[in-house]
Amino acid sequence: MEIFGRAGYQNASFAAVAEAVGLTLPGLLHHFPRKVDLLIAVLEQRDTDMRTRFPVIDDSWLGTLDSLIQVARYNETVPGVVRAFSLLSVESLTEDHPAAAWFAARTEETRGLMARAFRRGLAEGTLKPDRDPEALAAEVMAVMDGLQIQWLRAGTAFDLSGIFEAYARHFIETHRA
Amino acid sequence: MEIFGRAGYQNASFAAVAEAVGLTLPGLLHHFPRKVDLLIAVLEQRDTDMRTRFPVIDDSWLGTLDSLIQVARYNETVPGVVRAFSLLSVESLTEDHPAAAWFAARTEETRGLMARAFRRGLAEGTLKPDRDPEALAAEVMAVMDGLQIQWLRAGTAFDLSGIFEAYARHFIETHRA
DNA sequence: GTCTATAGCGGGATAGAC
DNA sequence: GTCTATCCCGCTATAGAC
Repeated sequence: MEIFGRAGYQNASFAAVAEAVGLTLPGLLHHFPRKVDLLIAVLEQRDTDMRTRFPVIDDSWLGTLDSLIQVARYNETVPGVVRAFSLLSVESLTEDHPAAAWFAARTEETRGLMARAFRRGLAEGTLKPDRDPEALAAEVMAVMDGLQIQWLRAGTAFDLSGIFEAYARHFIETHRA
Repeated sequence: MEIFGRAGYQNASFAAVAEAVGLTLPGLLHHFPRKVDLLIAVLEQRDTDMRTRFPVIDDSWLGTLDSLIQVARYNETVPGVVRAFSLLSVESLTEDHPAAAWFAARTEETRGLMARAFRRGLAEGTLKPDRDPEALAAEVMAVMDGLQIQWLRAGTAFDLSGIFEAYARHFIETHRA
């Protein structure tokens, strides 16, 4: 995670990872036969970790936004992980990237869950019916991803969770029915 | 631009660029002594192009948002360019990336201009004083960047300009004093 | 201004000993 | 399960002819 966070996947040296964990390159290759196997393992690791830390217990749109605020706060404490995921996520847009399908599915799933929460809000009458639920989900995800990138670039001076929370509160205020 | 858009910078082969323009590698190196010189040239090219296409004629925050809607519409017509810039922008977060300073300065400048427009709105009384101008600027940029990434991943099914426009209109409605 | 030829490096992966 | 030694590849860049 640390190495991928510094260099991305393609530019990261597998040998550097081996050295970082106190192994030689063939030593690490014993556990991960190919470099791409390590990539997949890293992605799954973070995924499992996040699902454990932030299980979906509340599928209301208000609860979802509240969870995202918590996620933003947590992410501020693990810049290396955020860096790795932002890097890998965008890098997966390159041709024939081994994690392209993984990120496509992951994005789709997250957007789908959020859109469902917004649709439920519409059905329950808690959400104003002036915007498309899918578009709202895409917007919220975009804000989170985009702010993270700016935060990674600007450093600690950038108040990631503060800005996201202000956005989320305004979102709730102005979309609540 | 096309090659960088497919592979990013580090993973792109300079020789592939040479072949794409009908030259051998040393032939291209005659015009761009090092690979990084080509990168800088590509960045400057796009920058000049955008400044020509969308000159800052109106520094009101309403005019700025309107310009951004136009930018989103234009970007939809040049996916390869958007891909290249999204890729290079995030790739520049890696350690010792040659374009790190360029993107940092560029981001800073854009956010500064937008923040200034919002501050002017506050002074003129056209913008509600409930949010920090810098945070609003960061938010708008995040939406644009984040939506572009989702659009690049999802393909033509994703209505980039439509979603951004809906966001911008809601933004105007709910922030106008 | 473009080429052929080549240097020189670092990358991922394999063979096989221990 | 970890190592040394090695292979082979693709990459950027240089040298020097034309």
